[in-house]
Amino acid sequence: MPTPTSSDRLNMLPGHVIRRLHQIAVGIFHQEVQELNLTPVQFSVLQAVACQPGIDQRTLASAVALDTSTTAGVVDRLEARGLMQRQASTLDKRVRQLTLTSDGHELLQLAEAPMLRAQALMLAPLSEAEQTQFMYLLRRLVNENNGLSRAPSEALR
Amino acid sequence: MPTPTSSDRLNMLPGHVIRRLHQIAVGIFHQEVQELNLTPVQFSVLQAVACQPGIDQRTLASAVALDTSTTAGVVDRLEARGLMQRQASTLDKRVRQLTLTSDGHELLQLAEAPMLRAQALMLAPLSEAEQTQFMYLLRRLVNENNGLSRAPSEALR
DNA sequence: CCTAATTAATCAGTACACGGACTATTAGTA
DNA sequence: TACTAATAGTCCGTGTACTGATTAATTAGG
Repeated sequence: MPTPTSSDRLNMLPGHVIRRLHQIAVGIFHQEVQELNLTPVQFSVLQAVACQPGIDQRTLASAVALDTSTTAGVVDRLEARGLMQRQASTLDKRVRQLTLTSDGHELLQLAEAPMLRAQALMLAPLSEAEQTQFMYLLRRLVNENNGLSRAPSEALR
Repeated sequence: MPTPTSSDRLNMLPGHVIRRLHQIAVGIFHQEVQELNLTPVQFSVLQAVACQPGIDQRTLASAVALDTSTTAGVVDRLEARGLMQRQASTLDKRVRQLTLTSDGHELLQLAEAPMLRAQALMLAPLSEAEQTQFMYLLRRLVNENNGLSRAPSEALR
């Protein structure tokens, strides 16, 4: 019986394996969506703003489960690329309302198909029944541990 | 029937939910290990070097599944804190061999218990049978998608 | 109505996480 | 033995991801 290597030991730890899977998920996303030059988080933000035009950054942050400062950075980059706009709200001068430009809408639409391919690839090693089971357990872990995250997601009203 | 919110839509995507779980895992780790001022990745690196003293950075990188440049940064910080040492190999002057200092060994030992508590907390929402099932599916996804990661882990000899 | 608490956003600082370029060294080959 | 290919490590640039502090605007309490 061989002695366990450091890798063996790390593979017993949920945290380590979860980090690995996240890493892989990002890699697959980039592989499928690369020509559009979009990251997974940028896609999520575009999607969320498309769903709720005029959304403020704080609400956006909790919708995609990001810190507000991280969100600011993501929005900066999307705005610099002309995919998104910040407009000062007239009702509350603290708030900057977000909308997609036509370029943003177009890119989001182009990204849809490769993004879905990436999602399918991530789970491809499992049978259909296993995929369902995995997603069920995954969602339960996220929902029931939500409060322990440093950027908890709030259910949107 | 209510229209799906952007959150609902994101929660259907494996990549998004995996990112959330990773986020939560890091949060729980910090919560349990905070007084030792160690990140999950720093713990993994300490652990791996403790298992294989004299390991070079390249082998270390693949053991913990990190990019070599990321590994360099992590080692920099651990070295600066006096937990770890780089020594130029006499056989191959390109190689820097890594070992833990006594402080490093001590901290690693202190981290063991809170780290295990963190791992248990992450899976706590699931029953024991479900935890086993989840870890099984998780490991299969990681192993069978390993090549698609941007920092694939190699089995150590 | 004015002060105090709250809130939206930003900024600085730290730490992963990657690709790509570069240097120094080693190993393989003609 | 020169020349070339491969390798270990570093550095630069970009992009998450968080904490904690700060600023400006709004709301709530007295």
